[in-house]
Order: sequence, then structure tokens, then C-alpha cells
Amino acid sequence: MTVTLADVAARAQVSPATVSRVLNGNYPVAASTRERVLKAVDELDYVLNGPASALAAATSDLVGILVNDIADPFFGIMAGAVQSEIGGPGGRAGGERLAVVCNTGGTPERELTYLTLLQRQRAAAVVLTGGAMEDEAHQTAVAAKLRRLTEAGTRVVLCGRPPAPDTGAIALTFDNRGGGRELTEHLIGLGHRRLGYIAGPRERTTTRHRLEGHRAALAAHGIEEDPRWTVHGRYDRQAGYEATLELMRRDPTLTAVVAANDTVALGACAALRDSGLRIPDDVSVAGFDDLPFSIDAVPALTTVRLPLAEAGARAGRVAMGREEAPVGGIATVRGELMVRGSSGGPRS
Amino acid sequence: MTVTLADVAARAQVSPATVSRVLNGNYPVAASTRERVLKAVDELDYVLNGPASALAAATSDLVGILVNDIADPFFGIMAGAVQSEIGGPGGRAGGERLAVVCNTGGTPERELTYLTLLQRQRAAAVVLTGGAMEDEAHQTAVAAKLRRLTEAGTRVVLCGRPPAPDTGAIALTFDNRGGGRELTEHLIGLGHRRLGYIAGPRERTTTRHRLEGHRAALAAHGIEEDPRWTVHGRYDRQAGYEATLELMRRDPTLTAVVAANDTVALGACAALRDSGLRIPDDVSVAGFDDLPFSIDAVPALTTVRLPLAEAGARAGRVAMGREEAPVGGIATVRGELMVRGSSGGPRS
DNA sequence: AGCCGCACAGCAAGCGCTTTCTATGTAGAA
DNA sequence: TTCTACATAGAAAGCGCTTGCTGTGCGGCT
Repeated sequence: MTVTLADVAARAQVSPATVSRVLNGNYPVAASTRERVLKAVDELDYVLNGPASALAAATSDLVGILVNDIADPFFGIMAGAVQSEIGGPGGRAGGERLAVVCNTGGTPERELTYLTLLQRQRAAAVVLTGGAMEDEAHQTAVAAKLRRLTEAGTRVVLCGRPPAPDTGAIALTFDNRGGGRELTEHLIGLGHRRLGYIAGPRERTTTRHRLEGHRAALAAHGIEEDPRWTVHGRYDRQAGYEATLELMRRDPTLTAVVAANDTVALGACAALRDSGLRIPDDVSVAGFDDLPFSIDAVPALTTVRLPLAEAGARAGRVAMGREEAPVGGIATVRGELMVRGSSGGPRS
Repeated sequence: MTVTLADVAARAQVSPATVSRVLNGNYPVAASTRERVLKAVDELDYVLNGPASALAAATSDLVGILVNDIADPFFGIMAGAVQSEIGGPGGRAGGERLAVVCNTGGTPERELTYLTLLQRQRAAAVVLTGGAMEDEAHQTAVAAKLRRLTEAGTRVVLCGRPPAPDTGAIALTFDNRGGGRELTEHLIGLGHRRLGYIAGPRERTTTRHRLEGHRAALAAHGIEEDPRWTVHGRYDRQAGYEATLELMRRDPTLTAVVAANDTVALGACAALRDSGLRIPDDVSVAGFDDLPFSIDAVPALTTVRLPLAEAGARAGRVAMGREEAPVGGIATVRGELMVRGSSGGPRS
């Protein structure tokens, strides 16, 4: 049998109530008593029963973090930052909290199931990272879940995700549209007029917003876009590789390729190289996110830096109630254009 | 007030016991009754109280995954694979489980604290990934914790981590020594005789084993190693960059640089390039792990592929009792040498 | 026809903790 | 000295669920 509170109480010659109070430190206990209790805890190697404690106190120390793909540094960086702020071991806040990182794989069902699971665990807070699905039914379902969570006292924070109105969720949204626009304007400023675009999966807010920014830049400069210049694909390297080959097949006169994110851009670089094209002499390439490896590409990738760690940390603090929520419950986090070697003037 | 089992029971006109049995499906319930209960659950939007359930049943559906750095794909890939196998949403196994990914940051204290937290939550299983600290006291403490966990019925699996004898933990260990040896033998076979080595942080099993493999290869070929040829540093890009500069300063005649992992190798490549050296014409570079980005380096990185996803998946299955543990509780997972463009013959 | 046994459903006793309320001892106030 | 007030400690009532045990009604057996 495992050691219970009662065992500790017996050993310390006090009541279970006192042991509980010593452990929680939320009630005056005489120093001598406390010491006796702590000694007993130590001797018996007692470990609190989490579920029992959560049940009785009607609170839990679990914090959920939903990510699309845990193997993708984009999410890993945010998740790590959130976790470092929620007062887990090593965090400054008292009260140790357990971060639960849930991998949705970007599918609507798993996202909902995980939200239910977290609701079931009576999580103290939930942070949702990354773009949302644009499916109407799914958005409604998620919104309903979020509302129930916030109503039950769970703090919900969206990090790098569009706001969810009327749910009580706090949103720290990335300015994907603005970043996309700035990036493409940089290329246009370099003289490019024929730009291919490798978009992410359809029905994702991130995909749509970045693409909209790109198109806004083209429109602002009176560049008419050829429908063949846009290809959709997954957010991974291979998709970028294939999309680039497709793009160059459709129109070999393109002088620049803008990718939906850095991973895709890396695939694009590989495809161009394998096609015997030089970067940026023959074709310029640009990404988005500025993940750590992007600076190591050869040439280094021109991209839009998203302050993932900062945003994640802020989301974590807001989730813990350690930082005030932005006014209106919505904050926009801007990206920063990083001009590097992969972009240059168009070949003449 | 939130909806409870009793509310559902009242609405469905049955006893709470019956509702519980319908929800758990572990006891015969007439189809008509089941339907009535399910309907009530749906109408009331009932969500089981996890802590209460865990307390009463003395089991939990939490599975802990300890990683050193969640932002590092090395761990992200393993964690994702574990998670996909533990029967979370979308997994094949019935019974939804919540994966808890804990970021230890590679520090002993956080590792221990997280283990305690998981013990407190009465986790169903715990998977520890990555190398262990070599600190004697810490190892003893961890071993004691692991023993208590297994004794309490928690399944403990070590993934990419050396075995922990007498703890009841199952180990899937990476053959870091063998991989390191093979890699260096490849370079020796190419004709290199003056090889620099960028090791990871001291006091880590991974660091030591890879270095031992490297030295074994040198010894086997009668190459005497100059102490100046080894530099220790963190497992990140910057450390690799700086270590490489230091290495080339100490001995500019080195013809190859072996890094403790791919991330470090990328830093090494950058340092060499910035020093005006060509890869592999002037200096060959090799890494370890074969992370996804390694193939995108220019030139592509010669490295040792570790089957991270496969090992993680297997660890997950073993943790869930869905796959038998290896005989003796220990399995060695071998790496595979991937010869790519970053290694070539030494400059003459 | 009488009996056994099976298929269900309900009762009620906890699971191990938190917390309210009450009891006690002691110090300071009157 | 007597009363009030404070500082602690304990008793006990749950928190919401699971599950062993106890009914109950019915079909099939002899």
C-alpha cells in the first residue's frame, strides 16, 4: 500500500488536517508542528495523491498546451516558452504545475478530443498554439468548448491563433498578413515582378493570412497575379520541394519564390538547386517564421521573424494570471523582416 | 455548478452506478438503458471528472514524457512518436490517455521534480528520453524514484537512455558508442588522420559514449589523439560555431571535424565557411542523429541516423503494455551511417 | 410446476484529500 | 482574578466517482 496523509499524520502525531495544512502552507501552523510533519513526510517518502487533492480542492495543477506538431520547432519553441512560464519546476511562481503538451497533428477531431480531455482533468489553463482550421462546423465546436472551459474557470489563451470571439479566450495573434505583405514588398522593391507562392494547406488561417498579405503587396504595386503562380501543399520540406518544381514547370520565368514558412522554403531551395538554379542569382527565395535553422541555410534565408519564444512566454504568464490580459482580450504580435542572402535582384 | 454523474443518472432515470458502467463499458448494460444514458450525457453536455475518477479507480490516464528540450527536434520527434502510440485521441487503443510532455531543460532538479509530479498524479506510465546526467548522487536519486514508480505500478521506459539497473525500468538504448565509432572509421577510411572532435556537455552519457566511440576508432587505427583536438560545449549551434573556431585555432592542420550532433555540426559548418574554408574540400564535417534539416545543409551532412521516431513509437507501445518488453528489459537501438556530401578525402 | 442461474440494476462503502466549524490552551485586557 | 481574543489543532463532512455485493425478474432446466 502506498503512504497516505493519514500515515504521515499518525507518525507525526497530528491530525490529517494539520498535515494537509503544512503541505499547502495556507493556514497557520506552529513551527515545531510543521517540522515534525515535514520530518514524517520525509521519513515515509510521502507523495501527495494528486487526483484526491484535485477532487477535494476542485482545482488542478495541470496546464494544457495544444500544438499541431510537436516535432516542428515552430511549436516546440512556443511550447517550451509557455512551459517555462507556467511555474513548473524551476519556474518562479510557487505551486508546481504540470504542463501537458498535446499533439493534435492538425486534425480537428484530435483538437476537440484533447480539449475534452483537458476539461475532464479540470485543467487550470489551456494554451492553443498555431493557426486554426477554417472549417465552419469545427470552429463552432471549438468555440463552444472554449466557452465551457472559460466558464468553468479555466483560463484559455490563444497563441499565434486568431481570436475566438465570445469565448472568453485571450488571443495573442500573429500578424501573418502584415508580415506576408512586408516580405513580398521587399522582393518587389528588389525588382521582382514574377513571384511564385507556395501556400500551406488550405483551410488554415495561417495559410490564408500569409497569402492575403502576399497578394495585397502585389496589388499595391499593380502587379497582376497569374493563378498559376500559387501552389498549395503541406507545411513540410517535401511539399516545398515538389511545389517548387511544379511552379517552375508552370512558369520558368519566375524570378522569386515565396514560401509559406521556412521549412517549405528549405524544400524550395533544394528543388531549385537540384534544377541547377542558383539562389539568389537565378531565383530568390523567402520563408516565414525564422526558425533557428534558417540562418544556416546556404544562402541564409530571407524571412519574417516571429517572436515565438516571447509570445509563448507571454501566453504562459497570461494563462497563469501573472500578466494582465491585453485590452479587449486581443493583442497582435508583429513579425520582423529579416533580409538575408536568399533574396537579391532578379536576373536580367 | 458543473454537471455530475448524479445529474446524468437522474435525467436518464437510472442509478449513478449504471451511468458509470455505461461510460466505462466494463459491465453489461442493456442496450436500451445504455442509449438512454448516452442521450442524457449528450443533452447535459456531461464531462467526466477526471480527478474523481482517478481517485476512485486508483488509476490515471496520464502518461509522462520527459525531454531535455522540447524545442529541439531530436526530442520533439521522439515525444511525438511516443504520444502517437499511447492511444491518445486517434490512437488505436481504447481508453484515451493524456500525454504529458515535461521539459527538464537537462537539469537534474527539474528531472526529479517532474518525476515526483508524475508520481503524484499516479501516472500510468513514464517515458524518459535522451541521455542521462552522470552525476552520481543524481543517478541514485533518479534510480530510487524510478523504483518507487515501478513499484507503484507505473510502467517506466527509458528511450535513448542508458539502462537503470534494479529499477524495473525498460530501456531502449541508442548505440551511441557504436555509431560514433562507425562515423569516425568512415572518415579514417577516407584518409583523415587529424580529426577534431566537438563533444557535448560533460557529465552526459550521450556525450561520453559518442566520444568513446570516436576514440575507439582512432585507437583501432593506431592514430594517436592530440588532447587539443577535443573541445566540449553545449548541444547547440553556437557552441558548435565557437568550438570549431577554437579547434582550428589550436590546430589549423585538422582535416575533419566530428560534431557530437547535427545541430553542433551545423554551427561547425558555419564557422568553417566564415573562415573561408570549403566543405569537404578543405575540411570534412560529420554530425550525429540525422535530424530532418541535416539533409538540407549545403553540402548535406554526413551523420549517423538514429531511428528516433521508431524508437519513440516502440517506447510508447511498451509503456502501454501493447508490446512485450525486450528480454532482460534492455534493447539496443543501432544507428545507421549516412554518408553525404560533407565528408570527403582530406586535402593533400 | 418448481428451481437454478443469468442478466441487469441499485445500494452503499469507500478512494485520499481539503476545509469548515468547533474545541482548546494561552496571553493580554479589564 | 476573570473575561475576551487569538493562535492552533482536530473532528467530520464531503468532493464525484467506482465497484463489490445485494436484489429482482425472467428463461430454461429437470
